[in-house]
Amino acid sequence: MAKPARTSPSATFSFDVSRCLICSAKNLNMCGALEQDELAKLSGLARCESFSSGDVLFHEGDPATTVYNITDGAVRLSTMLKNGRRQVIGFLFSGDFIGFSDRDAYPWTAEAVRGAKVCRFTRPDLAKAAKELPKIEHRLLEMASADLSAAQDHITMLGQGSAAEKLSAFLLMLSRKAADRGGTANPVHLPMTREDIADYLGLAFETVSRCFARLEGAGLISVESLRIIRITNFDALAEFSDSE
Amino acid sequence: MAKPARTSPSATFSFDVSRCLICSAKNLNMCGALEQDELAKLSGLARCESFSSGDVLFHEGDPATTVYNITDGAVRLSTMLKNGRRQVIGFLFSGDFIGFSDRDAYPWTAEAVRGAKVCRFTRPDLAKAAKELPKIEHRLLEMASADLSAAQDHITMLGQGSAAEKLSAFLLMLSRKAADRGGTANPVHLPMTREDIADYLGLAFETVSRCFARLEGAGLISVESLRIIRITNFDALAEFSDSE
DNA sequence: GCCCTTTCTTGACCTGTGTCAACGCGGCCC
DNA sequence: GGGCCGCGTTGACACAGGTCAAGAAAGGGC
Repeated sequence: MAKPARTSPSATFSFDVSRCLICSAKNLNMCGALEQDELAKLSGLARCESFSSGDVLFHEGDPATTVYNITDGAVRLSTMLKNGRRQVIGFLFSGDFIGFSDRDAYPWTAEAVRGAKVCRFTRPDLAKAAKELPKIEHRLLEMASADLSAAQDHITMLGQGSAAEKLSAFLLMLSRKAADRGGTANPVHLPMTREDIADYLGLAFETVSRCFARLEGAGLISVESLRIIRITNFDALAEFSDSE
Repeated sequence: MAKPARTSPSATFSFDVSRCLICSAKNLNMCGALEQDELAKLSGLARCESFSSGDVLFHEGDPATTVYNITDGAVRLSTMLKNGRRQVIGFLFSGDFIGFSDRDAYPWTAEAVRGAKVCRFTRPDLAKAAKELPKIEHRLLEMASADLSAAQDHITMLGQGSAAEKLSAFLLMLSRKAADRGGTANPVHLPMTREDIADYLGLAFETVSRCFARLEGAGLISVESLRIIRITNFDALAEFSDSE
């Protein structure tokens, strides 16, 4: 698989507070900590961008000059190993932040999964704003802590249990995430491909496909379409995901 | 395996700044951000404790009332699954912080691996101090970001590659960590058991044992004793860990 | 609507690693 | 010093899941 060329966003806007006030992500991300006048200051530093399916926000190894708030859609963070295998580090949705990293270069590639909108800042701009508004730093610490918890859940998902258990845990996680951001918990929508899921869970994509079939056969889920999974027995799936 | 009883620390002290000034961890943890007078304020809130091998700092599910700076030794964070399997989330050393979590209850159990010293704060005390001294929050954000990077490396270690590749990556990580805190990079010291390593890497402990033998057979390492591993070919081990 | 490409499913086979079991070693306590 | 117990090593075997391959179903562009 050839390295995809960097892709320009399909649209870029600078904008004023009014755009922030109607932003659907503002209560999930760092802007939620701010009063309207403070938000106005921050909005002057922001740039809004739209990416379409498969577009690359940045590549692993690029200088880490920019941080991103995702305002809509889904973004995939992944890292490529020398042997050609890929590890998907995470799927990020509206309200998530990209840019917690102590390193000078991005340690992952960020790509839009079926379209995404972001609002970005240069690192120096955000650092300056955070110095003036300590609330921002406080909120970023909360968000980083939440990300750390999520990463630790991912670790447990990867380390323990069978392929089917991992997939169950993954579906429940997506369901919970959707509910957390005000969406619907049950028919779970999968914006990503089977291969993306496989690379997230450390499996082969054929195994993911087989496990969907097995979970459906066991009456735990119903695959309504490729990307819509209905959980038909929540409790049993939860029980199973935590290993029986 | 029965749940080990909570263990009282073998010693507890309250203390003044003088103890902080000679603390070997102070340049690695949040104290490094502070001037001497600021450190004095913080030191009044701290409690110092010593734990010996196997002692439990707290259990998974306990109310998360306290945060810890590790000042010496090693601590293991782990979580137990319903099926009796254990995932080791991380090994923490001098300079590391326990307590980034958005949850009310600890999501992991913390246990001393062959002895540890910590310096602890109640959450409210630390929150109050952070409010007065924004430097603390800034430094905590840096530390949380570093922890997140480490967790993402752990994810990649778990998701990709063979058992031997995982073990290689683990040894290199321990070597780097030791060097980072001013220790010696090469004969790698393993404070933990084979089973701890296995539960960290998502393997069976027999597999870990076999992989040590295989890496030694391949001339990459030399097992000088159970807990002292000499890396005899750094470059080859690094090449191998990233998968060949 | 139709074609072409990408993604997904299913099958057959094989290998790496988990499991079970036996044994060796070393440290600790009496 | 001797015995015991936890920890580590090694072997035999089975099976989950990886790999390779063929074909079906979606999806996008014209």
